[in-house]
Amino acid sequence: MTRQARAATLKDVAEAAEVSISTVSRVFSSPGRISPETSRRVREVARRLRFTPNVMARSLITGTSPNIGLVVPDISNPYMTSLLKAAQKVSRLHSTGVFVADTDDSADIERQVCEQLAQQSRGVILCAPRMSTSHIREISRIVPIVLVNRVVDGIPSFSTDSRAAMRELLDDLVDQGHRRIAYLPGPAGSWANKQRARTVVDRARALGIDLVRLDPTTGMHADGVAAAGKVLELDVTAVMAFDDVLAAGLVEGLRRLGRSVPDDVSVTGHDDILSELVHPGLTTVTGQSARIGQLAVARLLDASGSDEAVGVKAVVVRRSSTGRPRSHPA
Amino acid sequence: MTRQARAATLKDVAEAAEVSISTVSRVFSSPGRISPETSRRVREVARRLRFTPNVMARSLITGTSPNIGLVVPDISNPYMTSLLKAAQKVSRLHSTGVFVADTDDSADIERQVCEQLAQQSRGVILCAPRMSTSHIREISRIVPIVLVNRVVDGIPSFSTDSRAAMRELLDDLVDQGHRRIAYLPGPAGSWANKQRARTVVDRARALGIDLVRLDPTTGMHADGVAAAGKVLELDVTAVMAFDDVLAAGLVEGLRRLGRSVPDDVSVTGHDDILSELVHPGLTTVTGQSARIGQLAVARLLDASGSDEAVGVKAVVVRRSSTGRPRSHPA
DNA sequence: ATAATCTGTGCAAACCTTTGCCAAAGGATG
DNA sequence: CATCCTTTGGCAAAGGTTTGCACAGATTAT
Repeated sequence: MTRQARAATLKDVAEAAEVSISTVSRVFSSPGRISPETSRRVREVARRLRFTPNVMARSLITGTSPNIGLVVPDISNPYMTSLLKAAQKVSRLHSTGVFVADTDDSADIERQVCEQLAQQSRGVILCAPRMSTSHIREISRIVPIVLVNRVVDGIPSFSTDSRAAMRELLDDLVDQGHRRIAYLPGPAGSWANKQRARTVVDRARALGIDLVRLDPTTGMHADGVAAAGKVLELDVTAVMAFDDVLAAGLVEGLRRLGRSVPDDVSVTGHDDILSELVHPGLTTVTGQSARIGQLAVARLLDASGSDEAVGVKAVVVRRSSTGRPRSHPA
Repeated sequence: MTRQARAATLKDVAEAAEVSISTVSRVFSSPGRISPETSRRVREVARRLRFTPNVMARSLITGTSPNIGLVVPDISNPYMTSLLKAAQKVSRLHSTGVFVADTDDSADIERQVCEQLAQQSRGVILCAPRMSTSHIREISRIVPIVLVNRVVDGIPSFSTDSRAAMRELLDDLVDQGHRRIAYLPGPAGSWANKQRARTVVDRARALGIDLVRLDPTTGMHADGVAAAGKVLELDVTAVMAFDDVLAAGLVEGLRRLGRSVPDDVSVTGHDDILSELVHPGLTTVTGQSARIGQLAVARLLDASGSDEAVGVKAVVVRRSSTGRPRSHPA
């Protein structure tokens, strides 16, 4: 690792262009203020010297920084990957760097990481499904935050609003003849999990069908696999899973027990993120993670936005993991 | 987004503790220099005032920054996700932030992003399989870099060394009776792809069996699906894919054509990263991405490391996507 | 006793930028 | 010709930290 050459500073440019430091600074930061002629000359010199303004010095004096943070419980979840990718793309267009912090779902780490990021970021996109509301408020005092898939009063947020889509999914299943359906929950304390469970339970009650709630899981693929036995035991013909990861696990678990999807059991997911990898293709609901990533960055970069909670409508994607139950052939 | 309160500075602490600014600074940065008594008092005050040193100011004067960058062509590839997760974990232990930049495999963006990151990072972990060597050298003049899965003379790097493992995989296939095997390549210009192709071709020649090389792909799942037709046409009994993503695609493509794995065709992957999601479980080779992530961060954080290229040995993972060909029943 | 050495602390410069304020020059207006 | 305004550019302070140097007091050696 060779020592990098010292970068050119405003001073170097000023000397070479025979103007004062402030003039050079203004050429870049307040365009109208300097005559076209001077401006041209300065830019020319700056280019020749490969001058780029020192981010640290600028941040120090302006009190802001050209970065944002993304704090997530588990970056290996494809939903987050997709969100990150989109967030990063928008940020790049604004010459804004993106810090990523994976907290392994630990509240301590979340706090620690947010503090660390606070100084170097304009704000952080916080995805913390299980964190307590008070903890979130506390963090929002340290650094501006935008929440993802979580609604807290007075803090801007973007969430997938899949309520309508999940009702539609449930209606579909009922139309196909399913009368006894299970919900396979995600992580116990997760805000989104509560939302989804409630939506499904309410709809089932309205439709007058049986909906059984399986035991809470940690949201891992293995939990889905493990849930297969219980599913068969409960004698349901369809399972709506918290997300695609669990759904994929369940499909695998059922297969291991010699059952097939959708012939023996129909399975639905959430997020539409594993669609291409599993077989049969999952009937699911779009998670809109990319869109949410975009919006969150835009909100963070534009301080004038409101603090409201915006929901991004999910839509149903019908694939081949759902079908008529054996008891109701077409 | 409410305005954040002004953070306490060295000056605030110094006044409250009735010592000079430099004393406070030294309490934190050069421990031995200050008497235990003063040190204790200062720390006490600092804690009470919730003082945290201003990163920008510190970086400005020391000329280093507490961050590193990770530049990858596509963060949605699980190999990278896993590397990122590991890198991030190690970094956190060193209170080091991690910038992530997804370049969509564009050389322009790579360059741009590295320049942007240069000022705010101690160095960057660069994963750029297709970038030209000269371009890489150029970037290494702007900012210290560590390469991943790519070897360039004079630049430190960490790569999965799967040559022995891939030979073992091929030997396995031959032992099982396969005599005509295909290699499904990854992205055309990729350094790792060349390595793997060469390793397999050489070994096949040594063993005296047929090895046919399929057309280059872009490395997407869809390419794997699309390759299925060609595979059947070529009449091979086994396919070694560049990575798990392609392998999974191929399995899916074969299924769509009514063939089963491994009964009709055996398939192997690389990276061991999709193992749990696809069926049948992929016989593959560990990509060691987490290990490489760790090592790369450690190398970047410890300037005393050497510039050598280190290979991390991969190991074979036997699952159920390989087996005896129809023509050679057990 | 004095000189030499250590220890603990403070002063002030430096890092590089942004920006409020001021001055000079030139033009327009009366 | 005096006054005022506009345009352009410079000066210097500020932002929070690190660190070389100096200095005072205490401790040890001579």
